[in-house]
Amino acid sequence: MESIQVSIQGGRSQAFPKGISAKAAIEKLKGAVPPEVFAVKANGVEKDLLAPLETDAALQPLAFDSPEGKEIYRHSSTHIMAQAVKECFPTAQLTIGPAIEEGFFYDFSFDRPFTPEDLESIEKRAKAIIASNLTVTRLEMSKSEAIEYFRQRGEHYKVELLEGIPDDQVSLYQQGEFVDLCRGPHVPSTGHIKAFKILTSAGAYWRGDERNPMLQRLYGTSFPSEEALQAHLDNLEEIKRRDHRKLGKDLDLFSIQDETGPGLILWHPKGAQIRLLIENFWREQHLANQYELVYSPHVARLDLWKTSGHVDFYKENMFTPMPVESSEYQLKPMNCPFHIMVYKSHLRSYRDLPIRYGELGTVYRYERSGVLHGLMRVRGFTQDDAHLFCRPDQLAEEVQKVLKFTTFMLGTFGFTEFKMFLSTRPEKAVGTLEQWDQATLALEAALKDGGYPYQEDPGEGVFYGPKIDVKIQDALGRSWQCSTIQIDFNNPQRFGLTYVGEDGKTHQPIMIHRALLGSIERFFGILLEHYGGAFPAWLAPVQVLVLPISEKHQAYGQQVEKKLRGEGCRVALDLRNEKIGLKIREGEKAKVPFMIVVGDREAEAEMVSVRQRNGKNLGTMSIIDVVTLIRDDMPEAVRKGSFLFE
RNA sequence: GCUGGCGUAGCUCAAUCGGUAGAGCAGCGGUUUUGUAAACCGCAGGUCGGAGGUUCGAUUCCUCUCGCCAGCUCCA
Repeated sequence: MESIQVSIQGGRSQAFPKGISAKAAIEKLKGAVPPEVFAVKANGVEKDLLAPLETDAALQPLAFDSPEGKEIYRHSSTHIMAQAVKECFPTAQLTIGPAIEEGFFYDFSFDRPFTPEDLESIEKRAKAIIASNLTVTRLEMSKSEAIEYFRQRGEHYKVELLEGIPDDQVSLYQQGEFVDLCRGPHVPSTGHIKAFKILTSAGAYWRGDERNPMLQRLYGTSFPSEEALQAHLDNLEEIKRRDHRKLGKDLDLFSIQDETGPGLILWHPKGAQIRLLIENFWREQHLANQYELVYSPHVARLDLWKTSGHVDFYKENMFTPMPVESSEYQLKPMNCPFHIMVYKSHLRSYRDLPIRYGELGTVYRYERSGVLHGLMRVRGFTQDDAHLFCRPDQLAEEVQKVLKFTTFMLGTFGFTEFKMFLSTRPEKAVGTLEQWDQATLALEAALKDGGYPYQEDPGEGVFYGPKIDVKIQDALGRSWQCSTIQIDFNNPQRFGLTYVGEDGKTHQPIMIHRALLGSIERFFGILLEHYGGAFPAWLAPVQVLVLPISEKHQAYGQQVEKKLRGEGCRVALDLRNEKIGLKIREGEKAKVPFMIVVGDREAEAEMVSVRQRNGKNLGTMSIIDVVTLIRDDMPEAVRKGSFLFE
């Protein structure tokens, strides 16, 4: 019999008869398969434990702790859910059911939405399937056999899927009576799923296309232990608690009201104070880094948007134009044309470049009603926008500076984990291939020179040029896209932008669109959730709350308040006739970083007692000590006022 | 935009199987003069999201509409 060489994770290899299962090989090599292992990678390819090995193989056992293992685990879980649904509701048809980031879903074609009671019975059934520890077996058959098989079972979506598969041979997985078309691999038996939960149901379109029938999607998740599942559920609760819409209301930061219109934000005084601090810091930094700040109007002639191409390429996101006298005006969806017009306002020399125009520019975009979401997705928002006009030889350096600026800005706000994405030429694109190559290379060079790890997103660029997107990770590990750096060779051409070169001839500048925070609204929402409303002192709308113990101490409290205010602190004074316990409770709920209690002892010594947010008593100190306390809490760049990072 | 759920006082939530609604907190008035997460008493507060319909009578049932939530799709 032919033999093959098999090893585990770089260990010594041993000869086995060809066709031995991965499981048997591991048992021979290591004595037993560890209980947490449910699949393997053989020469980098994921396989079932029982898969026969046909060639020499380096095995890597897979458990839940690896990304591949997690996916297999969740994928097997969704099969169990599908089996439970078929058993509870035999008329439901199977469609697709993949693993996702935190769990899995399965879409069913069913004549009505699943109710919460349905979910309960499905979950119960799924748990019974797990308890009975059904063996999961792989079946292979020809495509035509499989089509016939599913047609007989009335699984029309599976038939449609099969018809789209190019291979002649397909695999199916069976557990008990349940069979599903699936590439695999899977756990060897249903009992490997230790903790299983169905979370929600929702509608979803077949193949994600809104013209297709609506399916019923069930979301669920699974973990190797009840504790891990509970931790995940706790995390979901925490996310709910930190929801910026809830915190925004609780802390009285902003509101969105029916009468005003959906997707339009009203910034209340405290929210506005935080926004002002963000904006002030932003402006300071931009001036320090040789940006020039401009302002532009909120509407412009429709013709401007025709020139820019927005009428052709962006119409579905624009508000309807309004007639004004004999022409039409358009509420602005972008800031770029205005900055371009500033550039165009006079002749430019190669010596003037790069030119960097920055603006906190408010734009209005028509978003379909179903996509609006608190501050994260709105119809009117302020971009921290800038447009850089540069020569081709300056492109890479400018991009790199922007990248540095980005990580510096986001870092100051407390975000230190970044993921960068390089998006390349989409199918629908303007510009020559040379231009795309040159620009993409410049972006790549900037990423590499800066030592930023990145992923490529092929075909995800904007129609006018490639881009780099930066995603940040918040305190709960979720990622958010804020920054974007886009190269544009379309607009300089459309608007006929030029500069006079060293050679005396006219040349076309390259334009970079960039936003560091993305939109102030979204960034504010992310910050709010990141800190759970407990902003660091430099951003807190009220930094210190002065709490006199009784009426007797009001005068001293007022003195303390005045002095702190004089030192530039944002301070509030609670003169209400209430007990100190209540005032502290309310200060805590408002998440004020420092509270000062003043009574007889403090008034006499001309000192203050300081209590930090969340109860830590910092003891008695002088008023100036409090000022230092707040100042020490600020990031270096904020304390310095301006910060040149070059 | 689509599917499903929801909309009751400033906030969080009850109740009415069709007979015009109630609590806590917040607010206001008073008592209390207070030492690190809720003192006590009282008062006031609602066209039950909006429009139309059915009915003797609608917050409740029906239709439409606006908005919110989850998801799909899209995105700063």
